[in-house]
Amino acid sequence: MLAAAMQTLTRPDVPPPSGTDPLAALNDAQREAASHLGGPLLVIAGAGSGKTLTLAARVAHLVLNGADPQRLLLLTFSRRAAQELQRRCAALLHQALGLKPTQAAPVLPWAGTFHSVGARLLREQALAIGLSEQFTVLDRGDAEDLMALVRQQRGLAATAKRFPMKGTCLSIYSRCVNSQSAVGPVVQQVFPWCQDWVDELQALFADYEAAKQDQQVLDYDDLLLWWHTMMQEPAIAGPLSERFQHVLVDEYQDTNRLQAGILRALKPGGGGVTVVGDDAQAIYGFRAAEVRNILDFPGQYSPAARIVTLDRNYRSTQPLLDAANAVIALAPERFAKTLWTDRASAEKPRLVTVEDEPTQARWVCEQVLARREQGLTLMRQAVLFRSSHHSAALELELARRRIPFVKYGGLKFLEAAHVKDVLAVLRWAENPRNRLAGLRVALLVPGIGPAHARRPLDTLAAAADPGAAMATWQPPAAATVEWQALATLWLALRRGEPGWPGELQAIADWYAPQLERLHEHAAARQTDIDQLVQLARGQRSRERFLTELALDPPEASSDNAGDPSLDEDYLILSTIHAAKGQEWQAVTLLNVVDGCVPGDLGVGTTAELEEERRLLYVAMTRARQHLDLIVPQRFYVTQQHRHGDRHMYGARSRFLPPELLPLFTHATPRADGSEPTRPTTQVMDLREKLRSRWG
DNA sequence: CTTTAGCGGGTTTTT
DNA sequence: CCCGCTAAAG
Repeated sequence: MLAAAMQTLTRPDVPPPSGTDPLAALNDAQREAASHLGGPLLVIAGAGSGKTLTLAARVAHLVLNGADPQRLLLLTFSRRAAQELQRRCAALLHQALGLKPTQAAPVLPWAGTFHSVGARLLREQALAIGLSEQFTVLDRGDAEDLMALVRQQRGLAATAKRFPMKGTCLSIYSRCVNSQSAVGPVVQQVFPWCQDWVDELQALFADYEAAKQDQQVLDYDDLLLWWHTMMQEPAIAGPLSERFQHVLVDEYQDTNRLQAGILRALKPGGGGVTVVGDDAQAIYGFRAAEVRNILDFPGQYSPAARIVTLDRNYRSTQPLLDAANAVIALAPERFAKTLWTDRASAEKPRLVTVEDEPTQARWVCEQVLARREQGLTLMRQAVLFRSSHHSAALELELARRRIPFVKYGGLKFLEAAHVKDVLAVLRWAENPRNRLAGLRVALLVPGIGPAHARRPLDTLAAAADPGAAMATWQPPAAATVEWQALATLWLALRRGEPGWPGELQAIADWYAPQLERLHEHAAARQTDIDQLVQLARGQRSRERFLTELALDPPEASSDNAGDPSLDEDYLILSTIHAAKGQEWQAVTLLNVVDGCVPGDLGVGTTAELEEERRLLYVAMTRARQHLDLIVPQRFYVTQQHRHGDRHMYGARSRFLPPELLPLFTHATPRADGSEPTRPTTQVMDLREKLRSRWG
């Protein structure tokens, strides 16, 4: 039905004389959800049940019935989901309003992730809530660096028994904020190995908070926390609630307490609220997501929210659903909901046992190419895995065979030291109080170490006119010349010279010699800097560029490679998390062994284990037609052991117990990857024949 | 005071 | 492999 709807949408030869009813292509349950008016609505939407279509149809229906597109708030959880939803809404609105191909559909300005919408609202309200309009958003790496800074200042870096590392500290902090709980219980439940440090952590977080406010920076969690806090002020909450006639939230099972609180504050009575989700696909517990949000949603209101369940699957064939249903059926706790479809097929999912990871990589390549021979483009095939590094061997093999691919969920463009260096100069010039950026930049100057670097920053922080302070500060003699170059650049940037995006080029020029001096592979790294300059051309201003970069960083290489690659065919590699909401004709899942799915880290508590089970379920339900689960019998732990890598013997994932095996076809390709399948029916028994020779 | 070498240690998923 | 701290050299 999804396909049918898309067909009517994109059929260019029959332009509808007037608008088409956006509900026409929906089934009964979908229509009920899309046309509901009035009180709060909960849509339980199983995998592949046309959730996005239903949501888009609802938006179109609301607009047709007089809702103002400017006053619709559409909140999603991930950037990818936000884009997809926006695209589908635009398409359906275009059709529903009977617009000509040349006419653009009305924009939905308030569609985005919780974080990006939060950033916009906060910037809008900044003056009213004691926030600088110039605030910059720290990405994960920046936030960690700031945490490291205050951690060091507190003397927690040099403790006899080691204090948690910066990343762990930030995770604990983040968990506290997002789950709205105190440090003690969070540490006890989620970070038990840090229990000795609760008091120090609490003090550290106070410093961290103060440092952020001081420097006018917000981290990701602040975008929600400030929003939530601001919503407790009637003078601000009132107009905002008025302004948004309808609030629709996608992937509600992945929201946390803070987000639920924001929603409640936006629409206290529940009128105009729609939440959509699927408890079986909750996989963001590590970000403090609460499945309870969706379970408790109906009872929050009186009268209780209306519940509509979408359990007809339009994506996968029945044998694939049978296997996925069987996996999730073993979960001890779940909403009773079994997906069904009328897409029959004789093809079961395959369980493929291979010797080791290199064999797995070769076999996947063979299969991918074979399917392409059969007419399935690479883009309609995907390879999924639990964690980003699981695809390393495959990436090598793909490169060797020149099979193009794009990987989602792994690229760390913004985390490369040299990229951060350049951005730090920009951020420091944007906001002289950004001590973190300033420190990073000052340390780049040869002859300046941590001791000297503080001085100009202290001076800047105290000065009424940062420009004058910068111009007069004298570095140590050894650094005079180099510092002068930086100061000149900085002052020019403050004056707005040479304008955007030329200023990023100016920074890159200044940075080039530092790059040469500080990093290996300078040439390769310089390419990244050039790409950054390219990216800058696409943004209107410095401020816009920095915000976009934090909230919507270039994700896959296609993002920074530019348009040409979009025409080419490429295979999709993705973490399971990043694959959520997507679908492909053929899906291959790597490393379906204990230790990978579930990862051996995530088996501590039953809650974690159950989340891993749902992860497998999410992965399996991405496939439309072909699904392969691969079980390497031996895989390398590419851990950083001093004694070199070790290999381990893995067992098939515990989520596929023997009783599920009949739901799969079994294949055991040879080590060279030559023959993928073996007959699974009757194998000739040669024993009798051999014995009879002597009889 | 800066820089570099050396060593001990380490949870994966994303906004 | 990468981070972060310590020790010793410049």
